[in-house]
Amino acid sequence: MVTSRDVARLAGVSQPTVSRALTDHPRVSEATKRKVREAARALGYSTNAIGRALSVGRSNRIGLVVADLENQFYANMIAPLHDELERLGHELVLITESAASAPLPERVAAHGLAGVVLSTTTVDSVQPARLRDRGVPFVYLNRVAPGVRADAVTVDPETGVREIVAEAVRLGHTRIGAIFGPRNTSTGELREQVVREVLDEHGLGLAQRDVLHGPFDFDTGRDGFRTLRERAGGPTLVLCGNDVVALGVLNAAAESGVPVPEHTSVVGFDDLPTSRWALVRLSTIAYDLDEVARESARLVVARLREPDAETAHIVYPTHYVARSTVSAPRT
Amino acid sequence: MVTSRDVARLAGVSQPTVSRALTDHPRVSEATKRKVREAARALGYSTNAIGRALSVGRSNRIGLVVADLENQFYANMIAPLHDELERLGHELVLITESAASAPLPERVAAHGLAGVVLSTTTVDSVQPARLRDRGVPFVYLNRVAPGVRADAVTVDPETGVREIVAEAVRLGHTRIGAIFGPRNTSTGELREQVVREVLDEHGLGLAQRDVLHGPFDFDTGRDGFRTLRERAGGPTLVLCGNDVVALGVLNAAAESGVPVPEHTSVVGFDDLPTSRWALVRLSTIAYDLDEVARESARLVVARLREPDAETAHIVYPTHYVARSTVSAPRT
DNA sequence: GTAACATACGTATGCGCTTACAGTTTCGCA
DNA sequence: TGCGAAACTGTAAGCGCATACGTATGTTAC
Repeated sequence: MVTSRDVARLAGVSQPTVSRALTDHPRVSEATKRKVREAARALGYSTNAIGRALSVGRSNRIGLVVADLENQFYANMIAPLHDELERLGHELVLITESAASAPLPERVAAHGLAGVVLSTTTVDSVQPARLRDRGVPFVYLNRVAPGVRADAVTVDPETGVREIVAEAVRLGHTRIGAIFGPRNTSTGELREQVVREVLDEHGLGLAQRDVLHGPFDFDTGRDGFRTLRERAGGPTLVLCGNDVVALGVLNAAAESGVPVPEHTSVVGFDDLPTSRWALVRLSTIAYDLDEVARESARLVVARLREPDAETAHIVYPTHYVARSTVSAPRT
Repeated sequence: MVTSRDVARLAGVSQPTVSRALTDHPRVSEATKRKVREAARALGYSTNAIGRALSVGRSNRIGLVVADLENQFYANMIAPLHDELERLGHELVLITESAASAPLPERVAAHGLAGVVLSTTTVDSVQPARLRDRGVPFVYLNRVAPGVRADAVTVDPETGVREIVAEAVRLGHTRIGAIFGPRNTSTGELREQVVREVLDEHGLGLAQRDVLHGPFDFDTGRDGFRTLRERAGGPTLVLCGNDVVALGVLNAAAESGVPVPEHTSVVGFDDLPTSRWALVRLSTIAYDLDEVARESARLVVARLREPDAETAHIVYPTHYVARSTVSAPRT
């Protein structure tokens, strides 16, 4: 392994000078910097992240806490998040949050992480409080937990929901159903609340039998569709907690030979790339998913630099994208 | 931050004893171990990965080099790979390989990685040789590069290809086309070679105009389908380099209103979860993708422990899965 | 009762880096 | 010509941990 000492020897300077030269310290002469850089290149040296991390007291690694890597939604978050972190000179470490694993703050410490992006917090989770108590910088991605203030990036469902509900009313839907996300997530809770409010404004309601809840995954949608259908044929339009759930619904419908949208209209939330496929063409509530992920990366990194700055809560707008899964109700 | 020294003070022992006790060193008495563990728990201590890494000379972090995180194929690799690594006590760090970024070995050193999983090597890549020269343990995942021996996990296309070709012949296809992967990847090259051989055995060939090459991504399939179609209506059956390409083909067909399989049959390779969707039902050549990913994790970790052990090349079998995208040719 | 040894723990050291501080050189200016 | 300040660079120390080595205590055998 090539160390800064090797570079120092070749360049004819001391080891600390190498360190300073390579970090572009202002009090090192240009001539020396050039010499050092050249020696470093000749030896194929690059500074050892571990040594640096130990010395400065923290690494440049950010953890992304996800519940389920298989989930398409998270898969689509990872790419932009990773890119943005890399652009900012940081690394991405994946952390899955399973019941079996050690408490998060311990794992963060053990992994030597500088900060964390929380994408899976439930409202009743103790994780945020623990992280705060341990002084670990973190941001909420797409969710928040009450009680513990921290930087957050979320999405405001209202505009999008307003648009689709107006459209549904225009088309003549009166029996609207929903498969909402978990009640103990802010995302699930907020979307449900907004949907109920907006429907109410139009004099519509959600019948008990036409409402389900479940995790934001494929199976929730698949099983949900079947369950709804058993109840008096099901609603004529189903609002889903997110696109992954909606994709589950769409596939269950295809399996049972139920035509979408002729028999049942389906609406998602997130506008994943898959939803735009010609085979799918899911009508959904869209927002800039990439940008949301990138923004969360920027927030953690900013937080690292200024631990005591005012917390930011950035909210992205949504809009309804009409594709091929919504039409007038069956008669 | 709680350090081993703090734990030592509380437990009334020296710092090294804490280190030994927590790593379950045999030459520490049970009584002391218990005392130390208790103190550690009381303080919420967990050993600092950075300190350990610097001390032992390497981290427990494995890099996964991917070309394109957006690609569904890689997304499906990440989950099992991550799980297996975690089970083995290691972390996953994502590394994207872009032309712009620094040479891989430098980045590996800079990130302090213990080993690397290469999933993107082209046959003409210099990366493997460089990694070998630097002494960085690595494994090939799903590909290999000639000239540089290393542990590898790959897939043998032959059985699967034999099955689908036999099926195609049985159904009466005579004009078969293909959208192969890049020529400079072992995966692309091997699959193409096997397809050509097996077709040859059946007295069939691939007409020049019905063969395309391109990266293993969605656009290759989408654009490829359009291109093939312009050439005298295109083949009656298209073999795709992988499922992602096939999904591109399927969507292009849907866009152009071309019925699959009535007008054109489509075959993929990989059997991604998406291919099993009722909306898709892609006929494809399948293998145990999860297990392949997991095996590569096991191989790197094993390599870490025994750097000089004989290299292993594990090959997984394939088989054809008939779903809804293959039928008799149009007349 | 002592030699020989095993057991359990402490001391010292170093991994590669950053950074506070001290030292040396150079330069400007009186 | 000399002196203070500025501009560089070197020296020393320490980040948290693991580990080679040394030491004290207990154990066994005779």
